[in-house]
Amino acid sequence: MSHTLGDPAPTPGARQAQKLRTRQALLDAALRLLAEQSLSSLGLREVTRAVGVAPTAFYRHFRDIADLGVALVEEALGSLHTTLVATLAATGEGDGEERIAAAVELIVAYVRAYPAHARFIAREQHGGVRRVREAIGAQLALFAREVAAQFAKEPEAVGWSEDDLLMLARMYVDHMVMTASALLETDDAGPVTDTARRQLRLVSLGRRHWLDAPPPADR
Amino acid sequence: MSHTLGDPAPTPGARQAQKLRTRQALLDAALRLLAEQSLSSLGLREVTRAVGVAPTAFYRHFRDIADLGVALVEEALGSLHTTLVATLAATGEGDGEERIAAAVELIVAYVRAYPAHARFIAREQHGGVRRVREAIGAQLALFAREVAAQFAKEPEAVGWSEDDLLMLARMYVDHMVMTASALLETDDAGPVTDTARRQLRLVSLGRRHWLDAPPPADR
DNA sequence: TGTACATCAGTGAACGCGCGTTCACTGATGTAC
DNA sequence: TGTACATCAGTGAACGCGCGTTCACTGATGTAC
Repeated sequence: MSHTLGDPAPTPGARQAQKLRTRQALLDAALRLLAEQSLSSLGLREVTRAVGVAPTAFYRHFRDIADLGVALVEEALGSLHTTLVATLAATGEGDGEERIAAAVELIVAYVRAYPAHARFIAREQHGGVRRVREAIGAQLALFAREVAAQFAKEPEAVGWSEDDLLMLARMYVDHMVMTASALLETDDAGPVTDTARRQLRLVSLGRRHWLDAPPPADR
Repeated sequence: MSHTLGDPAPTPGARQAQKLRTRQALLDAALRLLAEQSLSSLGLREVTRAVGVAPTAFYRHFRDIADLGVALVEEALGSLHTTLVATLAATGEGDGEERIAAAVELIVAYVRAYPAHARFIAREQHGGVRRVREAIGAQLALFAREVAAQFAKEPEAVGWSEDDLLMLARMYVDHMVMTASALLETDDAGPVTDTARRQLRLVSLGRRHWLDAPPPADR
């Protein structure tokens, strides 16, 4: 035992570091190539060629392309998750219009900072690779639960059922993904952010009047 | 001239009919294969093999797979368009809750009747083939304009700007696609339709109170 | 109606190419003492 | 510190396979007269 007692990673040396660098290079190259195609048509050789390593090196890092896809989901939604949690906490006290602006700013900033990640998520959310679709679905469901939990803490949530809060939260999360996709398809972010803001305002208004009239008795 | 004067299709004979049958068989086979993959990984030989014709026969009908994809968009959204127009006209006089039920019924029925078409649209809306993405985008934008035009005729639309009506209509159209996708991922349509209904109710409430408070003066 | 010719949907062989995966390997990094 | 051995990230040749596209073709359908 030459390493620090209790260290969970016994080989954090140059070899490990180099391996991680190659792995990251594979992820970066794949993401770049996915700007113009779907994951289900991305080739293993295509990725390794872009990085400049032998095709067989791929297997040292991923079992197959679907496996790499799942890693990309974690990378893409991990960073968004951090920002989302921070934004939720920071705007807990703001009024409706402030929070709408913050939510739209969050997604605009994310798309601007990580366009390839955003495109990947929008594309593969309904894409042809089941494991990746499921990974994205699970992450977005988690986001929705967290947003719902934040809502539950607020005074506006009094009288709301847990199920209705989750429904509302899913609306926000799905709208976020839709806005990201719309931003990627346009050169001028202006109209898209404007529409997104008005749509969120519409939902906020609905939220404020949700308890005015009870749900219909029929069915 | 042996055919009727003014007939725009001079050869509606057996040859033409057979050609159309082969074309349809190619579209059907492609749609079936697309249940498990994306268009950008679908092979021309894969499709012809499923139909039972030589690979080269493909070129008698489509220039390439993207071309076939565009034809699938027309097939998938053409039938939905017809139903949508009919539903819009039929429920023009209904109250809010009736129209919500009708809209959700429309999409549930569509997904049940044409699951493969619905999956294709949801998947390729943000997929890796530009021409197909654009074809879907154009069709959905058209749907939104038609829904907005219907809204404009109704008394609730007094005081609404054209832009706000379009924003509202896009919300409905996008929600429709999202619901279709959610239905495809589940065995039990119950919870999904329930959530969809509540989300539409939320939007309806927002719509009813849209003019209560003017948009914020800042920015 | 019958005949001679034109059209064209579908064929089948051939091509060069890139694919995913296997395998035994190399040589730098890490470990034991 | 120095040495002998173990580990393992990345290599490169080889494989069989299916791909998209080309080409000259065949034979049923359509057209002209």
